[in-house]
Amino acid sequence: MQLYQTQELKIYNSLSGKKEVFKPLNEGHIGMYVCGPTVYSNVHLGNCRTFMSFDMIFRYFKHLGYKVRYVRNITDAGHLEDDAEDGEDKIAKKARLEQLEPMEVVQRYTLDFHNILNKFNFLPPSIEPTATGHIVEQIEIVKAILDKGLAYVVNGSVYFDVAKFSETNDYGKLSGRKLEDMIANTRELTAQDEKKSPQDFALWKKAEPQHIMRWPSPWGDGFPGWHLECTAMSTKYLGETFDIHGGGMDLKFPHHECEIAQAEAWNNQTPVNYWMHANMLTLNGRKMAKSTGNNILPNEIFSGENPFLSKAYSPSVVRFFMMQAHYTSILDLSDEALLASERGYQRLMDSIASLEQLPTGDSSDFNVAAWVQKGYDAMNDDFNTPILIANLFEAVKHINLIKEGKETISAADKKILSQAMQNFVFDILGLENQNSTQSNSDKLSNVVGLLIEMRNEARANKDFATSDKIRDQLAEMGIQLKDGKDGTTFTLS
RNA sequence: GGCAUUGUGGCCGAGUGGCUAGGCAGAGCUCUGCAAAAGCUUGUACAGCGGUUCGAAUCCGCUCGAUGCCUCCA
Repeated sequence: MQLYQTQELKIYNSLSGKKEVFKPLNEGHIGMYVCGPTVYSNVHLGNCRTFMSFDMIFRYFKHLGYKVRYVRNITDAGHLEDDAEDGEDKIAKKARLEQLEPMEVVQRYTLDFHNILNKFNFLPPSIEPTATGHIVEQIEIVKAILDKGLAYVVNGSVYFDVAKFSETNDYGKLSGRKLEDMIANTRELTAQDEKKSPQDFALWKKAEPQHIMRWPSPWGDGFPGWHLECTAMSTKYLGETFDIHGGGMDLKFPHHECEIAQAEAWNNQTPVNYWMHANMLTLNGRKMAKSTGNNILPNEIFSGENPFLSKAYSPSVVRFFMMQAHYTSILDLSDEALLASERGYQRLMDSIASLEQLPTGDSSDFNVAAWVQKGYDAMNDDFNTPILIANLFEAVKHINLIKEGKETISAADKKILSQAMQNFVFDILGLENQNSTQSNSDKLSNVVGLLIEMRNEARANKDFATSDKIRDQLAEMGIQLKDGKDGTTFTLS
């Protein structure tokens, strides 16, 4: 008996705009695809929030007993910087600027991405495919769509014919846009355009001679269009129709809309049952974006080296902060909000730490079974982690009362409570009970600094019994004091 | 300009047609040598204006504001 058989999960489906009861295509199995990062610069905190939301979702599915194939791609082919005639590949541009091979850039930022995600305690996806590893598959899709007459070749590039597609399919159903409105509101294009219509999008782009990233194709040397890789990789690993496709809200249009169009044109069936969009992390009320410079890098938050922050925050505190907001809500990052989260996180962790030594009694003043189900109810309601956390604090209150002898808990309930805390806090939310090593070593320096000061005061008062006691006992603990001309320092042995 | 989302107490952030989360901060009390921690008590918030309703912060309309997308973007 798996948990998913008793817990009814509802998911907000962007396609219908409603919460729907989740039913996978194959019972007990879930196929989930999430659009990953373009690896041309360091992953920023906003990127992390989206991936963290899906990490939490992945964790909950696994906890419920589902077998999940979670595919999250790495976009390493690069895409057009702008629509101008000298359109240059993002990755190629960065490579030129840094005098690196494009694949060197890809490698550097892929490593950075993985490194940061590890610090945040992410579970690795089942498959992490790259766009450049699936050029052949993408070319095959372009061919198939051309054969159906839903794309056209112009000067070595292939474009998807949105108008033609709209005759038989609903282009715009995900983002709530109407093609006629889009045509009516088309911006003036300054550059000459090969496309029949501004709504059309590239399936394959011709590579100019100076373009470094290029592959041979039936239409000449070029590179795949931005939207195509996800269709190629999701179909290859999850099938023509699969359960869940996720990504950031900003990808809803045009990226995901185009993915739907391509896949429907290619396979005559809708590719995804549940579309999920994680909302943006803002900084000072504005979207974090690499392009505008309004962003914080994860390492800046771990070190506190950012003008917006008063101090360093551990990855787990940041994770807790993010989990306190629902994944579909915009979340604004501020130092004040992080401080509040840090205090709350610490209270939660202190309570969990005291759980082991909690005295047990004959009965429980606290309905543990009902409390556990409330936690599941929160998660089952479209992964409502803020409600789950509120419920966790309900338990914190009881744990503290039991600790003070004002309430009792039975041994059996204590075991259930302990296991549920483990499940909710560590397995599902993905938090870790660790103060950052940085802040611990800071605390240690402060503590030893205080002792050094006291010892100096004692020495000044010729109270050598005290001063020697401080020195010798610290030495026993492996902390060696060193008196020098400029004061006392210490080393750890 | 178009499409979408959104507007909750000092701050962050849930939620529901009537029983009004949670965290942080604040106030009072208990405990304590003093603190801290912990516990208890406390805050009648839902942008504005209309409408529907016995009743709306929750539904509808309008106004104002914010954000995202419409060009690469998590």
